[in-house]
Amino acid sequence: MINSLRGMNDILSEDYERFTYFINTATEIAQKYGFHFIETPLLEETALFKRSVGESSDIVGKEMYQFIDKGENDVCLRPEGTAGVVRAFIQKKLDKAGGIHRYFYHGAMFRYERPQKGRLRQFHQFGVESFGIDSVYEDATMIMMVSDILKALGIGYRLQLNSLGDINCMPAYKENLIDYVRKCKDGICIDCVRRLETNPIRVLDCKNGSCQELYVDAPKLLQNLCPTCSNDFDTLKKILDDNSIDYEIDTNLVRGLDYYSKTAFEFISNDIGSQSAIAGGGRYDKLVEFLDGRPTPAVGFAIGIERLMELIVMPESLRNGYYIGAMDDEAVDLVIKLAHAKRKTDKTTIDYKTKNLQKHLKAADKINAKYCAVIGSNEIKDGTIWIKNLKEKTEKIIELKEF
RNA sequence: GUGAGAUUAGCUCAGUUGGUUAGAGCACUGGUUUGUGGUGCCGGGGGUCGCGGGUUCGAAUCCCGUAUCUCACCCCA
Repeated sequence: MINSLRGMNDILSEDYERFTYFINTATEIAQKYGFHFIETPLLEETALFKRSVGESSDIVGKEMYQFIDKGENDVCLRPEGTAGVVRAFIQKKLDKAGGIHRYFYHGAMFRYERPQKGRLRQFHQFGVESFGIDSVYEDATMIMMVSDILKALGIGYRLQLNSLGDINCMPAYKENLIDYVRKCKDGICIDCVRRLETNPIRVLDCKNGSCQELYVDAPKLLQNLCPTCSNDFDTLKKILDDNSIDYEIDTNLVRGLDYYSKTAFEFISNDIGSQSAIAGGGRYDKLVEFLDGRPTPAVGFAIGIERLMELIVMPESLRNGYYIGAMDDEAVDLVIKLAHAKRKTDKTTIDYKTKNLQKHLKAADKINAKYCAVIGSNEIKDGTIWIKNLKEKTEKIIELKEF
């Protein structure tokens, strides 16, 4: 027997119900916010991700499904969605067109990681990207949209917020931090030694207690923002306050992708195990020009669909459609004909086997049909059909032509 | 990539110190003699016990390898 690859799941039955329920809910909300659907390829040039996500990140460094195709191109399955959307935005020359462009997407992403709950090698994200607005109001709008989606699905969350600064304040802060950490280098863990080289900000996020003790007096990002970033962050907090969106400031929140600046946020849940982030996003004002486009401010987020599916409680499914069955062999031909006509307007399920009434009622109940319609010898003789409303428990016999 | 635990019927799980044809509930299916479901009664099918080796007279049970899942590290959605 051939099984699916590690970390790659089939989605069917109840999982698929929840999956589409999420997509439909999120799509509806994104459209209400004025966003348009965009589909980009699953396969892209490897260079796209190296330049956008960053070579120092784990995603690019060790988690990409990368290979050389038959035309000798270095390609990989997308590990995240933003880079492809930005590439499309530039390729379609929308950066030069100016104005505001808002997109949402959903689809499979691929990361070669060790799977566990809420972490798969092929997983799905729903994401949103907004181009052309540098106002922090758009950042707030992103957060409101995620919040609306989660609320619509009945999912509780905690929102963590940080500012990563911009080109004016981040580099200087990073140097300060590196200097500070170097001074206590003898006491830090080997992971932090590595982080110092690859992604220094991440040391603040270290879960090692002894490291954290050393970092207590380390310079804090939020206290070293330039006036612009600092004002924007204050404005963002005020907008969220005004709109009753609760948040926590987490000065150690560092997004794993290199392209983020200023606003960074993460929605987390306590109910899905150690992979607690259900949505994450932020501003990436430099990415468009970094990928050879005209400088364009941008902000976006992505939601991890499989992680959310752990939390989604489906609304009670209502009785719907018809079940049609025959109690005599001679009625089967009639039943399939009736079903064919009925399907023009209603969901209709039929059973090709003749059964007694009790079996038909049980079968109709099981598939959650609203009506159970049955033809037996009496009905054949009279040219009628017997129908029971399974919800109201009412029944009637009508002429076949009225069915 | 590192470490730990798990894997028995479609699903959730029992299975005693290694000992006959490996069990239960749910699900599926047939009957209950053609007429009332979601909560009746009686019956039935379905497992090379994840896979491959080894120890043994004998392995679901012990040992080794391997795959997958789960948890932790790492990282992230």
